[in-house]
Amino acid sequence: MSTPSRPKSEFLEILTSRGYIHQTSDTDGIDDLARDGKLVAYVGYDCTAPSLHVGSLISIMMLHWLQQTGNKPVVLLGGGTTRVGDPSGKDETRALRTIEEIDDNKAQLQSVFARLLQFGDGKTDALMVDNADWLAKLNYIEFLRDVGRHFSVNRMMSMDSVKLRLDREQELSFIEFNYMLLQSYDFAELARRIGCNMQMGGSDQWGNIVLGIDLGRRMGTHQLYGLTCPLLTTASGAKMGKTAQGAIWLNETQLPAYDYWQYWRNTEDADVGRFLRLFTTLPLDEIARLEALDGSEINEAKKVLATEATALLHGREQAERSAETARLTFEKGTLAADLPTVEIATTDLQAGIGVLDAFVRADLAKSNSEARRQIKGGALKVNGKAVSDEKSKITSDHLGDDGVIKLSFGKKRHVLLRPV
RNA sequence: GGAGGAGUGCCCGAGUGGCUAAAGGGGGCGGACUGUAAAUCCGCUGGCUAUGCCUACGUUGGUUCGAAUCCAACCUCCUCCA
Repeated sequence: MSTPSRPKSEFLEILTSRGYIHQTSDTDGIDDLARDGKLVAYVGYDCTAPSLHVGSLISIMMLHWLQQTGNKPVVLLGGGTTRVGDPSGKDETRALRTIEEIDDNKAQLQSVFARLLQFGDGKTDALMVDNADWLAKLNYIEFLRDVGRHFSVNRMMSMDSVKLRLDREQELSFIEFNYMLLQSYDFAELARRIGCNMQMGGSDQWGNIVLGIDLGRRMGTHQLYGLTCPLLTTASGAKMGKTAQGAIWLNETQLPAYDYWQYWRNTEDADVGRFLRLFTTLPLDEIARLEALDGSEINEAKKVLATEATALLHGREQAERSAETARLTFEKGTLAADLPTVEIATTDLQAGIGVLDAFVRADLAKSNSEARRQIKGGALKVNGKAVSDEKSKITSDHLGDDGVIKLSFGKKRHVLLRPV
């Protein structure tokens, strides 16, 4: 891998200066293609869940910049490879998913790309493909003769994804061992089908990408390239995108825009600049200014980060609304009508609902026992007042002027109860 | 196919007959302090119609007043041998 002092192409210039690049197979080669708008690059996404999460966002952003700089992005959905399961970066075999489940996930995944990429038939329009289209109908014997013969088991054994499992004496099934062949084949196949010439992905994909480049050469495609981005962790070392409530999903049905905004709002100080560069499209000098803010002023930068990142994914309007809800809730301490709302029957409310039950219904506690524990810890509040008696009831007397009751779990999670 | 070893809560890991809803650590959550941050300190971390009851130590049976702990069979993984 070589590093030119300054990339000639806008694409590499942006990716480099904003911190997207971990490793490339041939920086100069990529730079040349990018400068001429000749890159056709793909990123593959597994269909293991009904939504992608922030971990995938960085690679989607790379596709976004690729298109913005006059090249062609390709989104590969792993309708085929997900049936096999990628062992990269995992300790254990994941349960195999059913084909129905995979197809279902695939259908739901697609929506998020339209936000950040322009699809169509034009030269730089994005394409979406599904590797089930060619993998599902492969013939085993043919595949072994055409593709399998190009792979050295010796080399495969030395790949991190395999070696780590073996070293730790963890099971690695044959089906997973084959994953890298399929991913390599995808790359070669995309090269032949649509002239694809680069694969991008997280740094854990490096091994698979390099094998694909090699396979392409052996199968006689044009020269292929690879580019990986760092796997993100927060400054304190946690994996990105995991919170108590679960993963930070990109689909709004899985995670409302308000919660998405909150995720970015709670970024650690030390991450603000890095995240602004990676997850917003703000100009770098503006980011430098925000990043330089000191002490509590950095909260301003976090709000910008939250709003910009949310706007990219859910639209400007949703982002502004989330920002306003947060402002009312946290800065004014007033009731924001836009907080998550749970409806309850008026008759229930008149009869009185146990506090425990209410918090469970609002999805702020998983069980009555948990609610009980949290009351002891002083975490549960009704209309801002801490609950002290677990036997107390919530009735229509608690309704405020807005006709709702605010339940809070800790300082950050609030839900409105609205009688219907 | 043969011989040994292992399987504990979200994860790691102690526990070899009652004091065990199971030490300790990690992670997570809450509280305090702050700035809706980090670090630090404190508390919590199976469920329920709750001075009790139910579920839980790979699975199924058994021994016993009583089992994560003992026995049997089975399943899975690891190591060595063939």
